[in-house]
Amino acid sequence: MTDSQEWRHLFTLLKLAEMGAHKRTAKISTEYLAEKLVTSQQTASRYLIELERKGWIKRSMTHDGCLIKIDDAGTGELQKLFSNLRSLMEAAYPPSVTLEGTVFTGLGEGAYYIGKEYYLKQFVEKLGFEPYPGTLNLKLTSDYDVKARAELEAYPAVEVAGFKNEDRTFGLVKCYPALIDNKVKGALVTALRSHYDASVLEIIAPVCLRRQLNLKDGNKVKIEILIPM
Amino acid sequence: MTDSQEWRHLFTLLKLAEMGAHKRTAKISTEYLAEKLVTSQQTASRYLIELERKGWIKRSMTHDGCLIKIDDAGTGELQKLFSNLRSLMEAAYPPSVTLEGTVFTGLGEGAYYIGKEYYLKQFVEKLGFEPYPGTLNLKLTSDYDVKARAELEAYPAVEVAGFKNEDRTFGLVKCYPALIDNKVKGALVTALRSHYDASVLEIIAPVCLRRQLNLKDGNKVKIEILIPM
DNA sequence: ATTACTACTAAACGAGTAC
DNA sequence: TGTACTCGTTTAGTAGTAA
Repeated sequence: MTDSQEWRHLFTLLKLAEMGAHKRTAKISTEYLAEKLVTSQQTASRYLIELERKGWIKRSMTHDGCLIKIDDAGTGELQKLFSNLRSLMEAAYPPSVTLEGTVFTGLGEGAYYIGKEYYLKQFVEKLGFEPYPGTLNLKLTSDYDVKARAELEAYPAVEVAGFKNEDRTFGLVKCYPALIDNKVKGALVTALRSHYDASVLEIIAPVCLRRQLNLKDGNKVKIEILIPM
Repeated sequence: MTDSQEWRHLFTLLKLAEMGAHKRTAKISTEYLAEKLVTSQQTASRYLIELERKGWIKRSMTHDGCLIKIDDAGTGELQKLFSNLRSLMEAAYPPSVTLEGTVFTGLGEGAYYIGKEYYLKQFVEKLGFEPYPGTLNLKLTSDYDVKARAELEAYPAVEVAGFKNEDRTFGLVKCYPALIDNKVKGALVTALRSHYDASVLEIIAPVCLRRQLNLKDGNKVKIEILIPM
């Protein structure tokens, strides 16, 4: 993760790029750079030394200034920032939505539904994992979470088709891949039938979440829903 | 110009955007933000206060965390950074090339050429100004400047077509719009005929540069050539 | 002209803590 | 839980200056 040191370096790199140092070797004095950075000549000098140490730029000194070229590593950093910004700015949806809920024990019907062969096959295909036979039930506590959950309906989801057997019809299931407690990959599944209201989440994962995360009724759990672009 | 204060704010904004706060109101605790910024909870709190003061974000406090939405001003800043980066990363050429040379008195032939009606009309049309009838001659001093000048040949230029009159032929003139001494807009014109070698620049501008910039022979002048994308 | 060191000043940070 | 204040500590920034 980018720390505060890196920010300054990244911005210095950006200014150097604005002076053309990413396309060609440019003659840039510390005084001139300082002006662009709104800082002192000494600070600009220090930044350049730091950037050189990091391998982000190459320098060669001449009698009247130094020649600077942004190195591949530096260009890579700028590219990374650019890609990051692009995906943020061009995306229609936020990259993720985090919900928080309290663990409670359900009626065990989740297990019944997700165990159905036709659903199961699709979970493996579309989510990339075979769910542990049981759902983790979470009760949303705050207004914020209920609202945020409602917003999700408008976001793209992984759709698991419904089916019909001799007895009855099984509906479409919308899944939202998610990171549970910042640790386990799983998915939020829309209530298979509306046993629960809008303030309840059902989570599936390749493992037993209660065991894996050592959860008991009443514990709070964070669900970070990752929205595809 | 972005100062060091703004860098941190811009990066904080970026992190908030990564949490979806540019698309929706997101619940983000100062503790969580601090983690993403690799800093302390107190610092994250301070940043949020500063961002709010700037009008870059809107906040509303709840009993368990605060709801954050990046405001239009904030989104605008991110957009600005993004556009800036995009034009840098996607451009084939550096945005500008700065040359430095020493003023000297030429043979006065520049005035003769640029005064030609056919050229003059094109200067006005293509450069957007009627040049003062005379060129400022600059002698490039360092190796770097001579090399940089040579690179220019490969970059896009404003082309002023040549012509023929009863006496002789007047060749094509390549012009590079430029900022002279960070103050006056003008253009570098390729030696109309090669009186001078590669280490000489001829500059035109809507005003008399010698007078406007109070230049005398031997003075050093900076020419920032602005390369179109 | 430059760059960049040393020594000092200013600012940012974060521990403790109140709310 | 949360946020954000005070205040001592750490870090970044700059003036002066040598090379």
